[in-house]
Amino acid sequence: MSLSLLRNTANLSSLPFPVRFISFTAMSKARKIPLLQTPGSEDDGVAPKNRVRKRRVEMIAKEVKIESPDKKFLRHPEIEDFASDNVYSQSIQPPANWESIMEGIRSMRLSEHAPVDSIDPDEGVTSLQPKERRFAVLVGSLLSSQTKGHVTHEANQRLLENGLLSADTMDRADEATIKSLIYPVGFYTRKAQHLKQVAKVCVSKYDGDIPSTVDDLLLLPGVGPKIAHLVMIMAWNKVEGICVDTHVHRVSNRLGWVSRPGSKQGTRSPEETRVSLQQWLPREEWVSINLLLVGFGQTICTPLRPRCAKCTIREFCPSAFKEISTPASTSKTRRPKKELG
DNA sequence: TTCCAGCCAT
DNA sequence: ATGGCGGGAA
Repeated sequence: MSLSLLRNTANLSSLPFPVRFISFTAMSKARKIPLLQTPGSEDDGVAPKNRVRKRRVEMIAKEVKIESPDKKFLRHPEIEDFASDNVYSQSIQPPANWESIMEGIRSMRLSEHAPVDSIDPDEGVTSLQPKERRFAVLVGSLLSSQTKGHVTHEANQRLLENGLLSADTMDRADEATIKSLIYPVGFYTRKAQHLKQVAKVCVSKYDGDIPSTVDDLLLLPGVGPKIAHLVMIMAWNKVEGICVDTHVHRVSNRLGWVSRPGSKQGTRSPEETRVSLQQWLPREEWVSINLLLVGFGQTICTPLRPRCAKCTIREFCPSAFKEISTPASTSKTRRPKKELG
């Protein structure tokens, strides 16, 4: 995955892999299954799941309703490949000039290299069998958060060299071994624990494969919304939602592209941003927007001191040259003194 | 020294 | 809602 994703974002056929679309209705159906199971049962190897996760799943289920205003789709749970039908974009008006803004960001991205551009989640694992490749993608995604691309890649290579890049072997591996192999990725202690637990679930419940729905991925320890959507795209070639990380969250808010339901306030979490974005952004852009905004957020629209002077879309940006406190960077220690005009 | 990222736990 | 995690950059 590289700049090729940036160049032709309007055309899915230009993506390096086939992309299938799944209806949200189908998602909501699949979503209910884990909820109906006895909470806390440990037969599946998943640790007694706490209410936080359940609440999250329920929240997402509620969001789906918002995204499915057209009732007729509720009767067609298996609809796929409706990329050209922007049925979910009808209720929410897209922000003004969003296409020009995207094009402007794309130009800036092509003229300046961003750290994210050197990351290739598939690197080194393309030769694996499908099942192992998917597991490797999941592991790589788990390792990648808060970690530089090359560090992640080297850690993944060490796991590969030691034959641990499959659910079966990872399940049997010593946790301390995993920990030493993935060092120094961020939070390696916890990630080693998570990897063992994830492998166990994959073996016991998915025959060594990885979960194939967002919901089931979310049930894995260490897997949140960002990683779940990333894995759906990279491992399963399915686009069920936008992969929203802190950069997408921050930039979307600065541009005024997202808001809390029934309000003009910005969103306060990446999950809110994801839902808000999905309500108007055409699905053709759901994959490409991540790479686009992450790189933009790394190089120009930075968390601290955004380089508005260098930004070619500042005339469209309601936050240009304002020392605003974005949702992503807001904290008790940094409050804007006063919104000075 | 402070801030940061994605998830988890309090 | 907020702090912790492990380390690197601002």
